[in-house]
Amino acid sequence: MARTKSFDPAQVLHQAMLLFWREGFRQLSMENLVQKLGVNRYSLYQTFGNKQDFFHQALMLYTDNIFNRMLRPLQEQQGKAAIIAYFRLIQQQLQHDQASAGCMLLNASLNAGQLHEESLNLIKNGLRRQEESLKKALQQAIDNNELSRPRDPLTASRFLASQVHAMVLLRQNAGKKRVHDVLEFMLAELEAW
Amino acid sequence: MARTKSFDPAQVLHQAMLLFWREGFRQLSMENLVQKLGVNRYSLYQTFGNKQDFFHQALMLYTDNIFNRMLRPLQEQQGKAAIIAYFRLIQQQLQHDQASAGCMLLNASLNAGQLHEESLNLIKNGLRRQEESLKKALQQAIDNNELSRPRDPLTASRFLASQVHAMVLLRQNAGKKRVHDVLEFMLAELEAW
DNA sequence: TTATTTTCAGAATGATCATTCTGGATTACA
DNA sequence: TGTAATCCAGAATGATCATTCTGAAAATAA
Repeated sequence: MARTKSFDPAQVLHQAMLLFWREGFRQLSMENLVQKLGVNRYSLYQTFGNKQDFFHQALMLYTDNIFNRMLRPLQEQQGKAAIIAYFRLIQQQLQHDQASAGCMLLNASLNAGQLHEESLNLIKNGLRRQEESLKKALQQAIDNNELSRPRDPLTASRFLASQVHAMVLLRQNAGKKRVHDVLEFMLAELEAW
Repeated sequence: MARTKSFDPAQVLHQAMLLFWREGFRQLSMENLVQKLGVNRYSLYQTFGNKQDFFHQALMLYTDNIFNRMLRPLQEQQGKAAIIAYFRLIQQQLQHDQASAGCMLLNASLNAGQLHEESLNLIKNGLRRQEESLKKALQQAIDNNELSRPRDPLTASRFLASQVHAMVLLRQNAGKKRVHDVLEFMLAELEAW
């Protein structure tokens, strides 16, 4: 009955996610998306809704595909080792070229004014999940007597989440080598916890 | 010979700095500036040049008035005490309502694409000054045997600068209390260095 | 093949934005 | 008091942006 789409929505969404990640919601115009995705303007609107909806879907894909996946060491390992494995994974990921765009969730949270509430909830939940995964691992570390001195797991988990954010932020301003060195330093501090 | 200006440029620039700080270069439109400053559009152009120039002057004012002033503890005190005093000052400043806008230099660095090179240099130099002030204090701390274990002053200063950035960033997303708690935690870590 | 549905390309719309123009109002000095 | 310079208000310009419209092309199912 109908003509078939000449593009694969999933694939296009993935490309769009990379673009939104790199450029940000406001900087990336629909004009630009049409050109870079090679998909017709109206088709984009029909397939993904308006720009905010489109961004939201890209953000969901990022959360599932990248952000949550990075949290795995915290869930699959235990205590201090889990935390260190998480930081090592971040160190490794930040060496990729793509990582110079930072974290899409964090970037979006800094430009919250432009997004609708659904997206804000997505961001808030993602960052909360990160913090709670860190807290759980910290609690295990405390229970197992892995820390050299007592620390409140809630505040410490917030502190550690901030550490991660600082590193991701640093990656947006500085080169890979500096990020690597500072993260190595941070890991040494963590080993001494 | 000539009619006098009906506004004080210095005072208007100060107001504009607060607005640019809070809203960012791109989000704050000239339309908005005209309204909120209560100064005629064309007068703004004649007095401050175009939007980029205007922002640049606001950024200079911020650097002199706020950013550099915050670095004083690092220059006026010595070693570990200087670093702790700097973090305490930041903790104190982050309790002000205005601080929810974060750091104007850091915000600008994350939206670098919109600014001209002069502004980028201003940002780069400011952040470099911060790092070097920290490095100097760290070197003193090492020379005075104030650290419990050896640390490379260059990497450590970059680490500490990242800590500050993380706290400022946290302040943009979280409430004052959380920032206070995390900074208190960070100071406890620093005491144990 | 034909009817029908969806796709697609490019133009059109309406909003917002930075910047400039115009013409009258205002003020300092001769 | 006159005049020349500068100010100011609002409209005008031209660019960019998100979104929608139009009409023709394409592809599937009968």
